[in-house]
Amino acid sequence: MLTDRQLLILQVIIDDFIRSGQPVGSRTLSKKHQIAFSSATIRNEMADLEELGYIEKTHISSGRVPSEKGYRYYVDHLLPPQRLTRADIQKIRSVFAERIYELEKLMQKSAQILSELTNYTSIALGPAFKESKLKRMQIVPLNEQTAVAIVVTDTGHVENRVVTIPSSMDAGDLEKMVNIFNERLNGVPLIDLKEKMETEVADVLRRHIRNYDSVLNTLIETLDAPEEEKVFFAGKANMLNQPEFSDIQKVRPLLNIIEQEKDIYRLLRKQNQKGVRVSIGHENELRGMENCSLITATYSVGDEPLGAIAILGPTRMEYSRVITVLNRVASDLSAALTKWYQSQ
Amino acid sequence: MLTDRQLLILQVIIDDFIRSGQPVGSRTLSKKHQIAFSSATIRNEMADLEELGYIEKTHISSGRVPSEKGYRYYVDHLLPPQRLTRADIQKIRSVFAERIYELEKLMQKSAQILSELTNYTSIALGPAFKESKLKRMQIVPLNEQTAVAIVVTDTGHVENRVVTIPSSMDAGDLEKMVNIFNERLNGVPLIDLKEKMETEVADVLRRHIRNYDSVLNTLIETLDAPEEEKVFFAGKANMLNQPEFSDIQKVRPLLNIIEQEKDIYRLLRKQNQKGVRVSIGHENELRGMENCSLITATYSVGDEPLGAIAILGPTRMEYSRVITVLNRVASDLSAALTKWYQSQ
DNA sequence: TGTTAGCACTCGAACAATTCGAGTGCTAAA
DNA sequence: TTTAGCACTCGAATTGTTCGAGTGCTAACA
Repeated sequence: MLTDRQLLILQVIIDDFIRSGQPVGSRTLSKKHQIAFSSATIRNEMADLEELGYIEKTHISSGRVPSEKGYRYYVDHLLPPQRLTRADIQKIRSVFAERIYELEKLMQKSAQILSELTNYTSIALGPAFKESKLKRMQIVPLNEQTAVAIVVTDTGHVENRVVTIPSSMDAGDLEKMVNIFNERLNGVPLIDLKEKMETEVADVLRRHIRNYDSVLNTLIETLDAPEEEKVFFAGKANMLNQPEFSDIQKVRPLLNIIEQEKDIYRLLRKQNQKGVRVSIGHENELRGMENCSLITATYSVGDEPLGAIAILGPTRMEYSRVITVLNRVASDLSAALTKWYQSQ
Repeated sequence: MLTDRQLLILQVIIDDFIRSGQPVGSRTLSKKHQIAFSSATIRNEMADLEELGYIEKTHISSGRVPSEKGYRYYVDHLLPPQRLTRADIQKIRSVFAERIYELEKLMQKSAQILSELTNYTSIALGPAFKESKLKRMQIVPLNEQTAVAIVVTDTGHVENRVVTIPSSMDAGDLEKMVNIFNERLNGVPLIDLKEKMETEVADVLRRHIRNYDSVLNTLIETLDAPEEEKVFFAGKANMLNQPEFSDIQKVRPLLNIIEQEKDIYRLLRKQNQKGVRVSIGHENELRGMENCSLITATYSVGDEPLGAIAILGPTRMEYSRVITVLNRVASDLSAALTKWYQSQ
């Protein structure tokens, strides 16, 4: 177990390193006003902290740098309290003050404010598409063979897909089919859509429409695999501001991950326990993120976490500020969404 | 006017520099098999070329590097012929071989193949939204105050927007209104939609529906300013592979432009004369692109250019190959789209 | 008159040597 | 237990040196 003095030293080392990016030496440390003992004492303590794995040297006679274990301890136990300025709070609030029309715009704006307030790269994940319920389905024929199938959810989200129509089916049939869908499937969560279509609707269709099955199958297929929901990024280029990424070789894998979007998407989608979570360095599973920390927070409507927002930065990240900002945005976002869903 | 020998030397210098990225000296040049004279002669010629502004020195005793004027001349008059390999042609063809369902996927794939074949950053702009015609309009009420307005175009593109509904209007009115729209506005180009709505439809609406005007205005407004069409990027991180951008300071403004998307969008939208266009270095208006060249090509349906595809790279770009690839992709894309539009 | 060989000169890149400062660990005294 | 002092280490910055690839210029040559 660490002594109080060791904790103090660890905290000051990490705080200083986060601020400066430079290895912290015993003399620098002893000059801090929070620290009352000599550099020699500090050296002894630092030697112990190093042996315990909380800090490291970059080379034999260098100052100390936090290890991942050190950051982990810091994040779990030593975070200095942080308050947002009035201006920050105001900025965040203004994002959510306007009337919401489109969920996607809102998520984009959330990402923007996050990267603006932190100077890191931010990511926002929209509410899982499958959570929402069917409000209306519509099929608009384009020509003899193709039509656009449109699904409107109760959240106002519109999903559409071009589908092929068998030649044996005419416009009348199509209309009948859509009517049956809308009668029977209103309010069904999209996630259950496939099942309901196969069980409840198939029978009715069979009675009214010839050749219903090939279209039905196409529809079921396309609707069951909705486009991956969108991930919204902001401040991608902020990554380049970090001195630890001043070397192109080190940014490239990172930018590749970010450009891909898919991996990040999956990573965030997994995040569904409430609250803030911090992944430091190698705790991240994705290769290329060894020098990064990812901080995620979920937002919810009522009690149910719907999606996540996140900040990606170097392991030497301003954890305290980021977590505070993230919490604030998440809770404002949750509030805005809750209000919005209630009005639906 | 340049002599034949000067042209030859200029071409060889640029070819070599594009390949190697290193300043080209007289001795290196004299060893090339295309060149039959001594390094001293070449030095004299190079001095002339430099005086004329086609090449530059990086420092007083260095080899020569093409100037923007040099690149311009090269692109206009000296491009070495370039043929695509069978494999390349095959790759391009395979992108357009599949049945097209969604325009956006197609554009995304076009961008991908471009960046894959060139190792530069590529950009694809979808057909201008306003070109297409109204196929069907639909309004789906979400609750008392809001509804989703959906517009389907003849190209299968779906545009949607959440709109507010005045409380005095009920579901029946809404339906009537939509019916009137669909009767009267079918086939109207979206660009004319606003006008037609105000002239042709307003009268009819007035006779049938109370309070039609506030909704109508909202609709007109939202539909008249459709979301900016999407720009598709691919290979953003390829920028980092270029040695001229190995310095973070030089990439940052560039990545910022790319991240913004808006400026690039405008730039490409302006491009509506047929064929390939090359902008070299300072010919680009955007700040941050001084070290870049942008090569754009338009694709068309029938005779009308609809959109553009482009490659963004360093001024030291493989112009010949890029232009060839771009031409090929543009023409295959045009063919695919033409076929597709005809089937609509 | 155009071409080329030769030569002195320039400059950047690469490398080694040097210095400087911030850091360390250890020891002995307070 | 703390701290002053000291020898030692190492990276970063600075300086000097060498090397090679380049240039421009001049004079001789075809």
